[in-house]
Amino acid sequence: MSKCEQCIIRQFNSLKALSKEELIRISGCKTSKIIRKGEVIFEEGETLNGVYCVRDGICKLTKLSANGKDQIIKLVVKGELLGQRSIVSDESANLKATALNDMEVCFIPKAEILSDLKKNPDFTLDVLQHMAHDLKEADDIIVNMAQKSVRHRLAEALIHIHDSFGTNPDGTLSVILSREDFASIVGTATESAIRVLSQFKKEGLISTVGKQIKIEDLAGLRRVE
Amino acid sequence: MSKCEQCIIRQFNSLKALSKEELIRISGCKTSKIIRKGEVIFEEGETLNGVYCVRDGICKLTKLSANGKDQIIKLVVKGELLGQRSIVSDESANLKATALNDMEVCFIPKAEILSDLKKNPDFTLDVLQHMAHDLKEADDIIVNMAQKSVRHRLAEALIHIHDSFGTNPDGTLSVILSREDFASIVGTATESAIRVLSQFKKEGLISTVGKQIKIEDLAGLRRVE
DNA sequence: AATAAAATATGATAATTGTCATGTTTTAGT
DNA sequence: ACTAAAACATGACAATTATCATATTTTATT
Repeated sequence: MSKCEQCIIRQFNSLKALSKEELIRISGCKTSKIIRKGEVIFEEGETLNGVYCVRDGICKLTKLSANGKDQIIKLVVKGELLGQRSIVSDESANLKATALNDMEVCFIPKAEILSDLKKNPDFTLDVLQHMAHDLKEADDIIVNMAQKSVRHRLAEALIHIHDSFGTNPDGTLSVILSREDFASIVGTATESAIRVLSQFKKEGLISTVGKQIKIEDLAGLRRVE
Repeated sequence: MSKCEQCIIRQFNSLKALSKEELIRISGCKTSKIIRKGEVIFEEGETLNGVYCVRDGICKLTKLSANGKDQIIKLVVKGELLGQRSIVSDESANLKATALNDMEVCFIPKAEILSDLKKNPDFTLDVLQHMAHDLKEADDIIVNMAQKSVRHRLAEALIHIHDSFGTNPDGTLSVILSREDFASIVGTATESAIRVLSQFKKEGLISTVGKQIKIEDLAGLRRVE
């Protein structure tokens, strides 16, 4: 099993604020897991006994709404931590985490994280800063949901995925989502998401090969309202 | 000027985690302000030089959307802190704060808060827990915006105001908002909010006298979909 | 390779919500 | 108390989005 103190992934999250001693201690009690595409890492309402450090792969965080549909709140990629909010608040998970492709994650027990939160202010402050960033993003999403059209939101979702998660060598988006997932990000019916993507295709803003999506006219997408 | 170490308001926010010495230090450099109804405490994009502790009154946190409408993200009442997110992230304010009635706030300079964040892990952890709570609420709002009807959201907004901010002796909601503000919470056109409130009135779910709103049938409101 | 199941696609139609117009009521300022 | 401005209210209509039905294509499984 790989060692935390030698793992470069931690540079991307709050674990970078831990001392070498703290990392070695965590290294001793963490466990690695392979999670297959489609598998659930944790359910909404589940009590989490630790946090997950995403070493590879992508997952979606969703919340079940009253009408039975899942709403995607956030996509989490390599480098980020999963489940800090629940650990910090000492509450059950507010969101469900599902792998979008094969993932490799490290599970760090709750007690270890809590002990560092109490003893290492640098670590706590770093977690706080990440949480502040997430909160800002969430506030922005609220405004978008409330005030922008489905077409506008879907355009922005494509741009966000492009900018944040990048593209393959052939220019296609590296994150592959079903039409249902797109609908769930945008907060609309699957048929509506499909329709808008078809429109974007007709208008030359994107091209698709199966689930692969390539942005053909980024400036045009940005102009969508 | 009143002293922080004797102020009971701090029991409701993260300042309760500070030591007596820290409170005395903060007390020495804080300033009190009276803010009149309608006045802006800070603008979106403004650089904040500290946080505000709300001693009395209520304000709204809004964000301007692309279409020029303000979206209310959160109502902040007596006891809560304003502006921590910006201070923690060292970014300009993401939201605008506007007084909904006359307010009394204490301004605590950024340097004081930052110094405590670096030195007092209890304080940092408490701020972190509040932020985690805000994040959970924001995630819930995203789902509501995406999946529920205007009618449903407005019913829930009324219930939320009722449960969180309470009622006057005569049963009317103690937070008084314009129809425009209701529209801005729910994320809809002012006319739509007015229409739905009128419907609620016809259905006997609420009664109104001017801007005063009284919930007549809480169970019925909860059943709204 | 054949088949079943799931995902994608599109049309028709209904429901929801936004916009514009216009009138009434309330509030604020002299 | 008077007047102007703002807030509230409602109708008519348009635009957006959801729902249902039904193909078609893709994917998974045997």
